[in-house]
Amino acid sequence: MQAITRTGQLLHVIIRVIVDWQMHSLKSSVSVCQKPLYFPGSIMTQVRTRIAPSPTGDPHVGTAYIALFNRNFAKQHNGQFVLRIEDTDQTRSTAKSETDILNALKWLGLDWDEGPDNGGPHGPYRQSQRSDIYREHINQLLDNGQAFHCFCTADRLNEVRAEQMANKQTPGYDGHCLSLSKEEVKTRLDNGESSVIRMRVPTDGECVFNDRLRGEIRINWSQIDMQVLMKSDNLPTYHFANVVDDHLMEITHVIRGEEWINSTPKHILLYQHFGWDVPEFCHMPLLRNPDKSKLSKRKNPTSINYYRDMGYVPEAVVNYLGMMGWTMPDGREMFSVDEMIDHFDIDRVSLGGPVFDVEKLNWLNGKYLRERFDDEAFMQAYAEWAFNPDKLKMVVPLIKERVERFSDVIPLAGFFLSGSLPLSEADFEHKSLQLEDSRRLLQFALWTFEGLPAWEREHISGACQKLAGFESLKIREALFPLFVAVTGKAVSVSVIDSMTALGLDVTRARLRDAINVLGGVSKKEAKRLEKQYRDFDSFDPEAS
RNA sequence: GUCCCCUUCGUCUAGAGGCCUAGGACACCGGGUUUUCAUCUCGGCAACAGGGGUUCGAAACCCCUAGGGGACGCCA
Repeated sequence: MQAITRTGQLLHVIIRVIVDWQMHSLKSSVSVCQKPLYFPGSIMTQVRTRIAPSPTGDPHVGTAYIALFNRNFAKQHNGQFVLRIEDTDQTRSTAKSETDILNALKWLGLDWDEGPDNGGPHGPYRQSQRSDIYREHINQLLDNGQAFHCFCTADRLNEVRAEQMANKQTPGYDGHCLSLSKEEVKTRLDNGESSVIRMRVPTDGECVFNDRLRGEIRINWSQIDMQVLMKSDNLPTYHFANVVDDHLMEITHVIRGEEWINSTPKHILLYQHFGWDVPEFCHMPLLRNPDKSKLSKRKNPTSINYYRDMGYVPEAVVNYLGMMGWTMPDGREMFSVDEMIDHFDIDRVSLGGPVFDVEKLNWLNGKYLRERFDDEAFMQAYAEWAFNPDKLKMVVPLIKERVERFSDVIPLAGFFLSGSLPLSEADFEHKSLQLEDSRRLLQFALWTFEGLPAWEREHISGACQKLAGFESLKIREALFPLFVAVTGKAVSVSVIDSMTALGLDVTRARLRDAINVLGGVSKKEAKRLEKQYRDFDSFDPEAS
């Protein structure tokens, strides 16, 4: 009886296999029709990928993450990996940020074949230097009516949006300037009236495109806004510059964060307007905070420099990023970038948003230190980290006046070489400040520091003065919790100079640690504090 | 609010219809090694979001629901 059942089962299996096989070949023949123009590994087309960071802040681990996968994919197909600076936001882009990002990626070993520093045949690789190119291309779209001038004011647009939101409609441009005659546009332009250029978007139907990782994605054109392509400062927006540059730089595969899925139809439309081939899209999952929201510096250290300053080694950091959404086929967890490239398969990326888990990174970093560094290498790496001249230059003036022997240095300045400090509530006991006061001071300090225009001594000092003034405390009292949180002691070298030397990321991490030691801030309390903080924000220390 | 994406241990993940009584790693707990601790090592805890379908057979394919996330800027 059993034998019969088993034979039946076997028969089913065989039939199923044949049917599946036929289905499979059918499927692949269908998918060829919708397949993008570029076949990975094909001799015909050279694979080219890019990372396109915006130099508006600290080098973000998310940038490194996306860079890693782009670079892997290109290298694996003997293609090229390009770095392009997207600095079209003139108000936020800075040269320092650009340098920092380039250095951070290099530190991780993620170098590029073409970029602003090493050049290449498709330069310049900085969008701020490509204005003529965008001008030329936008004129094409204006000429054939696929783009139009818009003179609407920000106030009017805000009103329209508010109304649409209230009516539960998808907010978007209402087409107000679409009906302007050529003559009228010309007159207003000649009068020097401020304007932008928007793209025309179909009013109905849907945009169907293929994402390599997710398959077919359909988005109604009614969901797509008449995106601004050229701003009133005559610089392009991301959407426009990105498409023009990707085409001119012959990018074949656009591997980027999931946050771009909804704007992909705009990009595809632009490719079509220009009559260009559309690259293949791969939308990677977003790195997450422990609460699953998109990784943000408010909740988690996101700067690559933070990880460097905390004494992580680049091999471990990049290895860790490689295991976000991806695994080696054999399950190995420790691997170099080159090993990853050898076994890389972008189709094995898993799509759930990976939580950036510092604990596991710590374990991996420790494993590297133990297994990949012999005593000699460890000694050298540690010395380079701890006695980094740039860092030391800031620390020595602080401690020199206060030591009598070299043996005094570590007890006094050891906190410069530490990660988090071993603190307890007792460390925050103070004759006039309650623990609750300290907690509030630390939280306000944290928020103020985050809003500083730059991490420089005078700004930090100003913020502390303001904090003391707002709380009607002597500066000495207001700084007390900061001393404990940052240096580990109530009495130490200048805490303002110390924070300046430690950098915002490490300072932020210490303030957060201290707040947690003091019981943390509950959601309810955070709301209350935020309210108070608004008063603080508008507080003028000069006036009082 | 509208649209889009996603969903396997607390976390990172393996999984391509039968190799699944769901595997590995971090974290956690316990044993061994170690003068302590750490390392190392052995073991343990722990998951297919829910409901329908398709199938001889579903973690896997389809549908619905729920939950999470993202996007909706003259930011990128």
